[in-house]
Amino acid sequence: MAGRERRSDAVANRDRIVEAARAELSESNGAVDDLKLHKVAKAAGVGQGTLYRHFPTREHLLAEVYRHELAQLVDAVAPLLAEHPPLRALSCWMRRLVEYARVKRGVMAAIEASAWRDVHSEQHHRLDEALGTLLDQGKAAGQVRQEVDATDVVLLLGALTRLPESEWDARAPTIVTIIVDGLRPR
Amino acid sequence: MAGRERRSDAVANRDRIVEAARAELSESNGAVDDLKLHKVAKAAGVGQGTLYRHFPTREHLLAEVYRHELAQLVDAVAPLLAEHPPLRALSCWMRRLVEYARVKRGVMAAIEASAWRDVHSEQHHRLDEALGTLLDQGKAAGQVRQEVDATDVVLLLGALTRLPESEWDARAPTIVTIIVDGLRPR
DNA sequence: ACCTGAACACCGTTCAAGT
DNA sequence: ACCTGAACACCGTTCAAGT
Repeated sequence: MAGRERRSDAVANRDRIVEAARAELSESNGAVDDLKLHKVAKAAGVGQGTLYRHFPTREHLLAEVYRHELAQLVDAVAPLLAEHPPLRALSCWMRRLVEYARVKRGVMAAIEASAWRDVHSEQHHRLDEALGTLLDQGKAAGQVRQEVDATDVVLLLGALTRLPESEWDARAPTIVTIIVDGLRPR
Repeated sequence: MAGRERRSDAVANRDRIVEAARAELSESNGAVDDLKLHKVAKAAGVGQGTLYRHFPTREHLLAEVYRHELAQLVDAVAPLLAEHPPLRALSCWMRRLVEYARVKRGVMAAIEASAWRDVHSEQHHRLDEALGTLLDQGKAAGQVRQEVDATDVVLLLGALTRLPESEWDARAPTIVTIIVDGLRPR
């Protein structure tokens, strides 16, 4: 898909689909399950087959919708790691994540999808890699137990996905703290 | 619904529905989302309206299916607490949970539902209460940080729900350890 | 009081026809 | 090469008719 030239109408349609999905998501304030592909296609002014052609699964669409958000989060890792000890960097990163997801809840669902789904978007690889480095350096510094990997952390962060809007401020920080402290070796 | 007398056919139907659901779940080896209410009604030999009458939502049905399992788990708390310090008791209990859910995966989904859903089954209350006591005693003993409650723990345990069969043995123990250690104050 | 099952609603997915 | 949108499949939910 690198050198492939797309027809301009295809590109435009793709963009409109993503934009429509974004709009739809912000209306339902980020509740990923409320995103109806039917409605997205209609809102984008394209046939449903077109949506399906560009995004074979709902996850693929979501991955695209949150590509920028995920990229920003991933890019934040390296600087944090340069300035702080590994576990502290992880802790800061997660706090940033919580702040971010507070207004864009859907980004949590996108992150959770990183765990297994066959979504092999570049961002997911990069997230896995970034978290992996964070953890590896933590292990090397003796701040993180040996058995954990990025998938474990992503799975635990999934708890935030089940958090309703109204409970976010009260619980999200606690949950993150538990995860970070739990990573320490004993 | 306490003193209410039910017609015997209604009772029998209810039982058959639960049994059918159980059978269906063990075929799909506990994947809760694969449970099709349509199929359950058919397998139970009742109309769909009947299923709906007895169990207004899918969660209500699941709560009933796993009532005994949940009860056993809840009942295990008090003895553990009598024999061990609180956090150790919690750790043992979770290990038991992992062992249990290894063969009955659906029980994890039932537990996760305890967090918010409007399922006010007695078992959910009891679980919340049991975990609450565990945590309270842990706090009193200075082994558990003050801010956490049963809901936080249930949410974190939800990570196990997203764990595919094949990854269970490798990851479930790690995840539980992270949660338990993360509960400690620093 | 309880049951049945056709009917409805909703949504994801496909595909023949079109440009 | 890409798009359209009717059609299909699937499932949860309801409700008029029945016992």
